[in-house]
Amino acid sequence: MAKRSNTLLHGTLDVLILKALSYGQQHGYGVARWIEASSDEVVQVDEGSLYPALYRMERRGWIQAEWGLSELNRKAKLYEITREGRAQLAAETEQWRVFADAISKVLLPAEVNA
Amino acid sequence: MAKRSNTLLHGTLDVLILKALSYGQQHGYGVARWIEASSDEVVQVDEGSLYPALYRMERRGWIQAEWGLSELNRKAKLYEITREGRAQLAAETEQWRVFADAISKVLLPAEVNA
DNA sequence: AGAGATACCTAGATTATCTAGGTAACAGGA
DNA sequence: TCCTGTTACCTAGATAATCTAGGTATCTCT
Repeated sequence: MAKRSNTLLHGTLDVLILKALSYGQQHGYGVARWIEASSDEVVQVDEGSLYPALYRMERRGWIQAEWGLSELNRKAKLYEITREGRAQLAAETEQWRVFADAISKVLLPAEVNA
Repeated sequence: MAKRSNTLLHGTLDVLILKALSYGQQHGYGVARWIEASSDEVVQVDEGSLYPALYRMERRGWIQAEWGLSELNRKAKLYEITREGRAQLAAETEQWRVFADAISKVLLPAEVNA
């Protein structure tokens, strides 16, 4: 039933959600599907992580929600990114870049990049 | 007093410790300094994270410890990586590669690599 | 004597994530 | 009609890593 997730999110869910919403309004379920598809299914978004994350981010003012309809005309809570959310996205993206470069430098020292 | 760490570890501490020890026996304090230096100080290793991590990993059989002396002739607990630890290092390094590639693909779609 | 570095340790809080459920509406096939 | 699968949302509670914020002891250098 539950799909085995061999890949952990460890701290990247927020920035992934912000990225998804940066392309336009979307509901939670759609955000999850987008993240999975964009990462070639490497990242699996558990709904028990997703919805708490959306609340967290709304509380922080990064996203805002309104009830509406999905593309399939089902009831859905539509989220959009706020100005603060875009700033947060930019900051976290840069942090990711720095962090990922640092970890890769330590772990993969042979491949020092081109 | 405490250095503000703008960079979170989120899940990478274990593999960084294993990598440090893959170059030879080392004590905890030295492992921390090595990780910080190798990452150009981007990764800051908090001692409140470090020592619990070392216990965890010893309990799991990835590393083993013995009391000895540091290079400066101070009492130190010297760790070395085990066979299981090397296997774990290989596995986690590969996982990191897959994960980092996936996240980067989502966040930095313009820079699709060369 | 005092400061700073080395080296270790721990309790408790915080936080995100995961587990493991649940509801409801709709579509399509048998 | 029933049943399954999909869409879409939600939550309580457990887990686990990390962080906060202390502590000890020894050694060196000024």
